[in-house]
Amino acid sequence: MPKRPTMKDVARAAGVSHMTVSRVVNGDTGVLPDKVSRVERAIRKLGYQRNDMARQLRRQGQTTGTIGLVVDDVANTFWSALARAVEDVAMRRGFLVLVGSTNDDRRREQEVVAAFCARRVDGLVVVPVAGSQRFLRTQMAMGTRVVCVDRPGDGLEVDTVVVDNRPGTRDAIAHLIGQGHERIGFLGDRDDIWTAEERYTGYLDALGDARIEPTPSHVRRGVRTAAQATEAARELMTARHPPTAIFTGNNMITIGAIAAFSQDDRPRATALVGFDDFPLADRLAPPVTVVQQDPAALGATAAQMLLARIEGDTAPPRTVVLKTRLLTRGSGEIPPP
Amino acid sequence: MPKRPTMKDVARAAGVSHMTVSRVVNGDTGVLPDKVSRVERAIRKLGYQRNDMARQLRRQGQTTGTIGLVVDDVANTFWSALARAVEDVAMRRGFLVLVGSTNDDRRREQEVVAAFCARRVDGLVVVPVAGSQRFLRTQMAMGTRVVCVDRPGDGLEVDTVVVDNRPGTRDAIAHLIGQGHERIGFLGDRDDIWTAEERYTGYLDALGDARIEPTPSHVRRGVRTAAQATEAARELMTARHPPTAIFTGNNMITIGAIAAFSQDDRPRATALVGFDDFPLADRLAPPVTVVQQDPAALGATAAQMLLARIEGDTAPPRTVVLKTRLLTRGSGEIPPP
DNA sequence: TTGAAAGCGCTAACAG
DNA sequence: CTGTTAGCGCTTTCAA
Repeated sequence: MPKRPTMKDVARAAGVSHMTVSRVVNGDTGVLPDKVSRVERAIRKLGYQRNDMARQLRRQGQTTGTIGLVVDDVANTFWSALARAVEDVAMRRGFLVLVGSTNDDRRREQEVVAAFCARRVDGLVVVPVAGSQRFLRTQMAMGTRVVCVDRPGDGLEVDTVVVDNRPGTRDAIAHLIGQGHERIGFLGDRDDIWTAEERYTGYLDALGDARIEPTPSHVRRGVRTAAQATEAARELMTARHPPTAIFTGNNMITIGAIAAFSQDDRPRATALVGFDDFPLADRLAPPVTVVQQDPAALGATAAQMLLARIEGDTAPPRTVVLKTRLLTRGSGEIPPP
Repeated sequence: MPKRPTMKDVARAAGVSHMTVSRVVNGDTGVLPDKVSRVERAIRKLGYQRNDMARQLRRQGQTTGTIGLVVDDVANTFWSALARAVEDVAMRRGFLVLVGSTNDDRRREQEVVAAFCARRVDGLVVVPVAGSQRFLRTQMAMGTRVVCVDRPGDGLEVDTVVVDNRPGTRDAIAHLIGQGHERIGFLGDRDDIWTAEERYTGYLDALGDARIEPTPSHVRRGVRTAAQATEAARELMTARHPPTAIFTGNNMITIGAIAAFSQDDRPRATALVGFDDFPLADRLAPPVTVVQQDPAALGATAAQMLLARIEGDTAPPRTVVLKTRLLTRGSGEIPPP
């Protein structure tokens, strides 16, 4: 393993002190042009590149120019769109992004956060896993800035960016009710996930508004994979009193449920509205009506808030609620039989 | 900004030397149990966490426990699946992953690589942008390991993981020809991107095998966005002598082309085969026949090779070619009129 | 304008 | 088993 040249090596090659090299490398004024060019030549010749690790060590209280992004699963389009937005905002401001997926597992979340903090990231954009984020407070107390995105952190007073899950879902369910549906199924994620709970509450809100008694057998919560969603949707639709419409609580569940629809050999009569837009939703037959949210806007907003904090913003924590939009495409406009 | 406690602070609180703290923190054997517990208590009390930046600085020649992943665009499902696989392999071995998107822009690639190397990443998994990767050689010469994935690096002798683009495409086109198609269109990415070139060559191979003269007007290369793909597909299909089948060179182009198909008011008679599988391809009408490749396998293989290098593997550079598979789903089995 | 000295937080290499 | 010393590569500070 070849040793990388240091400032000392450059200094020796250029016949100056390593301090002069430091000044040139950092673009300080007040170095004779003659020496500047000698140093620059030596840098090119040796292929010298400043060691940012060592740099940050000495420049304490300064930023390390790195932030951490902790999401559920970067492979999911929703989170990867969010990640890309965070990356773009960060890069534009000279920050690098460490990415970690948690699979909504608390242990892994703690491991990822600990590893990031050991590298002294300046801040974290976190999609909090269910459960307490108390351990994040320790890190925050030592100067790591934290912004929560998509869900608020439990027991955490920090900047937060979410969407209007509850009213968004309520409107979607109301839309179904407005078309005559009364038996509306609900497929949701694990109920300890904040967004899942909010959406379920929005579902109940809308039923309550219309004085419809909720039917427990029409509700499946804790759906974690597309396969489980397929299975759950099939169960609902083949029950004795099947719902005439189904609401699916996130993009993965929607996609899973769609598989059940096509496998079903009875004519498709069940209406479908899903939370989250997804690629090709408008190309399916029928096109899928969704509650659309903008993951890129979530990510960009969170990253901007985090960088503002890192750069000294000390205002009280804010919560930004982004709007969702009901995109009616067809699947949610199927009337009850 | 509160100061983080250091080993010295812990040492003072525990009444030992900071070396003893270091030994406890690193799980060294040979510290009296009594002192261990005193140190551990002090660590918990102060919320101490080792500064890995400082640690790596001293432990020279050792790893920094960080690798960089440089992809085209993490928001694309293909790259995000690859990223997730890299992350999983890295995390399992105690490595963190910095992620950067290049948008296939050379300048940005260089910026990202430089920033990663300044942080002294141990290695890079790179999806090389078109053009020379000469600048990577400089970094490699200083000990940064590099593995190329999806495309080989130009002028770079490094471990490489790719798929059999050319034969994969050749077989797909042969499949269309086998069903009687003779006028087959081709929609591809920028021709300076290796995979695009390989696939185009595979297309020509298959035509040559069948002694079909290529029709230049049936070929559109340099397609960079889904919208451009839609436009290009529409142009092909509305030309005077339209192709009876179209091959699309990546998932984004396939999705864009599908939009043109649905907008087309003539009955859909054009066959379609795309490179890359994508979510819901099997739910469209008709389901889309694709040349399937496994981005997670690409990422996992590349990450494993990189970590092996970091851990001392000095064997000559290898190139791994993963197999693609033609998934016949319907859209590629539409016969010519 | 330049350089020498000190030290960031940590670990390697000794000494006790 | 434990502590002391030195030094990683860099920047801060201060003197020349």
